[in-house]
Amino acid sequence: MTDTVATAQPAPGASGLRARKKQRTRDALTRAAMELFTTQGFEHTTVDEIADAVEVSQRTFFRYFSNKEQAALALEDLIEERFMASLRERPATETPLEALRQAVLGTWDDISAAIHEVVPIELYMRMYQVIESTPALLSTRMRRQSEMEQRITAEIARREGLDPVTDLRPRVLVAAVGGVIQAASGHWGQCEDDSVEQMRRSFDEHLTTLTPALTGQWRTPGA
Amino acid sequence: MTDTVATAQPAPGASGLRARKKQRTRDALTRAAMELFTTQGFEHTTVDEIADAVEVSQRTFFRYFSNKEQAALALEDLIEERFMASLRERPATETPLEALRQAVLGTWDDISAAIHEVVPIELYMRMYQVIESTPALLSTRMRRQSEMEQRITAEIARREGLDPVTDLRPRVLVAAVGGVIQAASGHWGQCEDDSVEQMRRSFDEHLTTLTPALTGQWRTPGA
DNA sequence: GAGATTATGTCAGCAGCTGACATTTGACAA
DNA sequence: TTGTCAAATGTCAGCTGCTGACATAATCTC
Repeated sequence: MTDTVATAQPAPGASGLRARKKQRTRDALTRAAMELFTTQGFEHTTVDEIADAVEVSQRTFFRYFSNKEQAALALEDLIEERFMASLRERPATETPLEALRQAVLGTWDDISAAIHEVVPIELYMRMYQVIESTPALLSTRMRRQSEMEQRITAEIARREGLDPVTDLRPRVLVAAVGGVIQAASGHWGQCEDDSVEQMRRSFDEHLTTLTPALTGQWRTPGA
Repeated sequence: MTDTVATAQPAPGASGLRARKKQRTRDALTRAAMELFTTQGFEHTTVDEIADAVEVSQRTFFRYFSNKEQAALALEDLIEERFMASLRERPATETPLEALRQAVLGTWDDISAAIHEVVPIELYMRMYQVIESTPALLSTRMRRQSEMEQRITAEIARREGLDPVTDLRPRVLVAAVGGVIQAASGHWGQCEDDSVEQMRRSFDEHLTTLTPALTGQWRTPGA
């Protein structure tokens, strides 16, 4: 409802000068916002400050982001889209758990590269902590994560040929893996000097702990 | 951060005239807010409208609720407190799952009575749907629910003598039961004419489905 | 009934956000 | 190149949520 971006997303590596310029100001706004949020805090940063930093009117800011929160969570969108794309491409022969695992591990480089095109990873990490300590941001992120989990659940159910309403296994699996991701990234966000590689390892470790509990044949033999 | 109530909670069945009056305006504000939210929608209701309905200044509204959302979620507080109290009183002999089950079933009458002292149950039900369809409210409720789950997890870990950080079983159990509660109340919120009893039955049914997966001896034999 | 607390009202003001309209800037064809 | 169109931006006026400061009125205590 208040989430939609005011302006249609320009294709990332867009063609025209116009589109490129648009992408540039969008990135500049995201960067400026994140820099200000991480240094002054989310609530103590005004939209005017962000707009001024990019030399753009406040009104323009709101044409790119429907509200202040969206600027703080802009990179989450990016991550979600890449992850979903990656998941959809996993071969049907993989078990659901393995598909999720590979989707996470496989996209991570891609994702961190995409992040780095906008802001340094270190800034993203600091922003992560700001999100966790700002109730408004935490709330919104939780809701969006839950929406994300629904999408993933639907995708898993689809590839396994299950009814996502009747069969709770996809939902449980996704919730569990989601929990692992959160635990891993939470841990990652805290250790200051840790690299991206650390995060990947942490995820894989935590996940293998859960594996036995989540493994099993789902598809009916006939299918 | 923005969640704390501006004014200290008056004791529910408080003594003085002053305290009683305070409780009355608080309830009146909650009721007016819920009535307006359910008829006009959350976003299309201004705080001024709510204040006017109770014949109170806007400033006074903000002395009772730190923001508009809190007025919409006021009853959740009430429910949470009663539930936690109920859980803490469960005998140590019960299994964690049974303790949670009994805490839910046992408090329900108490809770619905407490709700009914403020608003008719039917209004609460309609409000439930408004919350689910209003992103801002849904977000905040999710965060608060997660905080609530942490409290419950800590309590379960305490009574079982487990370390809530090391041992994930309490967390998993609470997450699962939380999921059941949400599913049951979601279902309840949709069926228009259903009574409270329906809800209780729905919860118990869904829970027994999960029981086998969640049962087991947690405490070490020596303890 | 006097004095101390506490709730309420009033007012001024900031920040988030929006609609409306004018202006500029890039896209594209003649 | 130039003219035309569409899209991006700026400006401005205005609403709503929310807060601090201070004055007033209602309760409580003795």
